[in-house]
Amino acid sequence: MVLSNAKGSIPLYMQIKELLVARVTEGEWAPGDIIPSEMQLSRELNVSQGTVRKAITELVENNVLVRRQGRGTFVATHDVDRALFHFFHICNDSGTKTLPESKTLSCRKKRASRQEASKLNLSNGAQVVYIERTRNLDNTPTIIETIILPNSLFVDLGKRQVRNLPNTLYELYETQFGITIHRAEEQLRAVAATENDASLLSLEAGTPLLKIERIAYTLDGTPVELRISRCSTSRHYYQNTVL
Amino acid sequence: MVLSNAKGSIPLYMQIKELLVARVTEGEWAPGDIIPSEMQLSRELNVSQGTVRKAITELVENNVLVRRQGRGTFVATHDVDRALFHFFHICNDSGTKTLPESKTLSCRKKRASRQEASKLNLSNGAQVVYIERTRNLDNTPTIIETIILPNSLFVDLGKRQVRNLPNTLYELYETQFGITIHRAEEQLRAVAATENDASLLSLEAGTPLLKIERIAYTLDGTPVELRISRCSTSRHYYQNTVL
DNA sequence: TAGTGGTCTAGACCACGAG
DNA sequence: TCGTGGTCTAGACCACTAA
Repeated sequence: MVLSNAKGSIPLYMQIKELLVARVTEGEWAPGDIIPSEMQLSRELNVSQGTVRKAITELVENNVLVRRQGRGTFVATHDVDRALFHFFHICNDSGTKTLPESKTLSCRKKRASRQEASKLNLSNGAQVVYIERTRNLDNTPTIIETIILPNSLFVDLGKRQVRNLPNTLYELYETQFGITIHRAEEQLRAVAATENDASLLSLEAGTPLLKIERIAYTLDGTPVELRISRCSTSRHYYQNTVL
Repeated sequence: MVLSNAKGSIPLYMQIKELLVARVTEGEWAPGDIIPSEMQLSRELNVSQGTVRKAITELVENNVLVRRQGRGTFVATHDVDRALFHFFHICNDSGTKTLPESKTLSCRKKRASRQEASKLNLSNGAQVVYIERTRNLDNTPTIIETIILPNSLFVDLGKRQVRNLPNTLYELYETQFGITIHRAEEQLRAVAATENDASLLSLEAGTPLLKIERIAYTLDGTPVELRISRCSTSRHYYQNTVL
């Protein structure tokens, strides 16, 4: 990678952003790693510290890097805080948010349906890992989740931990499979509980449930997880802040 | 306002942010107005241009200001784009988002219920403007909306435009009442359609609807609008991006 | 052409964390 | 005490807009 500061070229700090992102996505720097200091990078790239700083600042805003004063700059990780504040949106009626306990019902391989394959950008009939679980909030089963993962990226996930999955899956993806979730798109709908939903959540069939269909992407834009949640909203709600 | 750069004090650029925000909230600069150039501000405040720049940059990220290269920096306004990209989340199944047409059913004064008053931070029994409307997407009624506004802030809203409200209300609030919505908190639940909902949306009572309860705030954190929407999600969904 | 924001540099000093 | 990021300055030149 050569930086160019010619007249019509892309600004240096953007080129540096690309370069830093590349080093993260290609695994040269893994989540939790410290990256070189701003001075080291500026010397290496022959730019001023301020230019490196601007690039890093934007990557911090994108949740790619984390700065710690006095220590250095690190590649962001999926800790519990990030799960709770960015990737989990269900509150109870008093407004408190806690990570639910999860109970895995099944975890097996199957062939992706047409829709699943298209949403995950897989070829028709590709193998996927198919996980079903329920999640408890305030000690009552509140969410039923179906998680679909490309088997090619999550080899042997099924074999290794059939019913012993942690409940912060993104941490698992990161540490065990080197896959970092960076962004997700969610589609929310109201649906009626099926008989099966009803028995799992101990409520009546036909009860309105909040259905959340999430597609999660890595930093380079590859879809890597399809997750469908059905939530009882009798004592909880989905919280979203609009800016 | 005096800026201080003493040892333990708050960074200059943050003090400048506060100062600029104050000038906006107090109406010295109104939405759409151009603010003084970075150089003018830096001279006025006896700081370098870079420090003013940093303050402005963060306010641009907060959607308070807008920069236009070669022209200047402006106070952000509620145009259609902002309504669509920030404050409206309903897509149709093919993923396209358009502002719905609205039909106002009623617009009257009443006393706030206990809950309404508490959510809008009003005293018990305060007067509110109460608006009911339906909104069409793709030419079919899809959303039923109830909007509750403190009468003290929106005096004579009822009288002036009973059934002639524009469908981008936030623009109206801004231009007619000097109230700029800056942030909103939404709570989403799945509920069953009432008989009334059902007849307005031409579907069956009991059909699951997505209920969105939004409280909208001004820049200084005052809640100024409570809006409850019930949406049919048979051909539409609520879209949210998770970062 | 004048004035604005956008990029980039070089260097100063402060605040924090670790050894 | 040293190295890190955090703040602040001063000044250069570029890109864009409007008159």
